[in-house]
Amino acid sequence: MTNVPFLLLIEDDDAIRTALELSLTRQGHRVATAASGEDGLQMLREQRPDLIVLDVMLPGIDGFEVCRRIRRTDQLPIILLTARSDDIDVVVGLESGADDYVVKPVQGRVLDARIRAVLRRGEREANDSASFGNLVIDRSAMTVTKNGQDLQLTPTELRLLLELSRRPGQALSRQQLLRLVWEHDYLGDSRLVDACVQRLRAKVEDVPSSPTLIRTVRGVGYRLDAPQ
Amino acid sequence: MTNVPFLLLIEDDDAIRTALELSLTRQGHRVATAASGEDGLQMLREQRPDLIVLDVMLPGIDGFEVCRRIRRTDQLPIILLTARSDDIDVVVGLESGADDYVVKPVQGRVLDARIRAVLRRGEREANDSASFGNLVIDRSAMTVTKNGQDLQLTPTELRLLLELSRRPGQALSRQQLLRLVWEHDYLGDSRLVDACVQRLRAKVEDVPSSPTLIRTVRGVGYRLDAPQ
DNA sequence: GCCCCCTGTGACAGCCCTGTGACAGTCGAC
DNA sequence: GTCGACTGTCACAGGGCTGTCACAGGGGGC
Repeated sequence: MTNVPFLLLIEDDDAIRTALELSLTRQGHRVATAASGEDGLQMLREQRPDLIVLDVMLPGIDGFEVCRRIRRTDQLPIILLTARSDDIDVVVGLESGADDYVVKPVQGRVLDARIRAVLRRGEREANDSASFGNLVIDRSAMTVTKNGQDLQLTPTELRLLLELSRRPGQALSRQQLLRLVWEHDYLGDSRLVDACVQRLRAKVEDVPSSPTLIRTVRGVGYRLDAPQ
Repeated sequence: MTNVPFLLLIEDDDAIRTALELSLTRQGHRVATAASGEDGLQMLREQRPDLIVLDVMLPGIDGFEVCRRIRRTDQLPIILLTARSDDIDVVVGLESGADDYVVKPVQGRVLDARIRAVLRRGEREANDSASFGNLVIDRSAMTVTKNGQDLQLTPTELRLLLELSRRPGQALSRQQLLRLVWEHDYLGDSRLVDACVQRLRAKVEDVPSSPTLIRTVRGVGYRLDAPQ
């Protein structure tokens, strides 16, 4: 998914389909539509959307069944859309493999928010990493690579880098870092933070003596910059 | 999480909290509870649940704010729970980083279904086989082969390897492993996880003293790497 | 009921991390 | 330019973390 999510909307009612298509397009999505489950499955194969919005009440094979068939081969997010609001339907819908279940009538903004929430979830899982210059931080593997090569960071160095990378471009005081990384409250007149930053720089920076990633903010603390 | 998801329920109303805790426990979850946002954030740090069910109307910092604070550091799924059903709240809730938004009163089965739908995303399909280097794990046969030869793993070793292999490349803490494999909550100062990893390495690794598959993540736990 | 294998525990060793204090170097204000 | 405050750097000693092992209890198979 680039920036513009590409959705496939499967809905048989012309009026609702047109209205939703318009609304979703306005919210900034690209939308393809299908009027039946069969057409929908066909378009799924041809167009590879990022997400499917699927009406439950369809002529021919119904939404639950479409959902199950998609799940046999595909893991892409599915949002079920329905007029019924029986709780049992919600359960059946979610158990047939849907990621979310929205009851009509639904406001465009709400559907949009749910779409973004589902997509966000996928992105978080796919790619919980951040890059700064030639540095890549993989938060789930807990590894840091520089130019593709693994860096051997110690636990404290790693925690420090993680905390800095969560707030890129933001200056953090020694106090704050002490709390975040060391879970101490009081920093006396200690070179603790500085020493750790130095060790981290030695591994992370190209030229540790003139750092370009972990910058000193005089009188305050440190800041992680992304070049440009 | 194999069988038993571990949830943290944050809800200030005693009656609702107790009812939901009971209902979720009946559905097969393990549940920890907190009565305020502050307590919840504290318990999150201590207990590392798999998912959070979070009431919006809380005394002190409200659910939206709790959600945003969690998202600053954590990626775990969050389901917001609320009595209001205004659409705008749904939008605000989802935009503050929640994965789903459920309106009270909610039936236990529905909440359960939504919890499972949210958790399902993070899981891999359990019924195929996976290979790591010269190791092949057949999940349906529950066998592990190395260079085509069957390995005799004990039940605990097998569970440990299965849990690791469901999240390849992801660092798992001793806490998490303890929950996933042993279904314990508290790891004292025990070498339990390490001892089991050692036994598993002895069977799985070519050179157990310098492992290439089950890597140690210092200060955290372990990670199963696929070479390349 | 017996036996064997699995499993959790505690102890211990070794390595490497880490906090500290001293000193040098640098920056900015005046 | 000078001075003071702030930061970089380093070596070292203590200790935290992990690997390893032996052992005893328990559970399952026969």
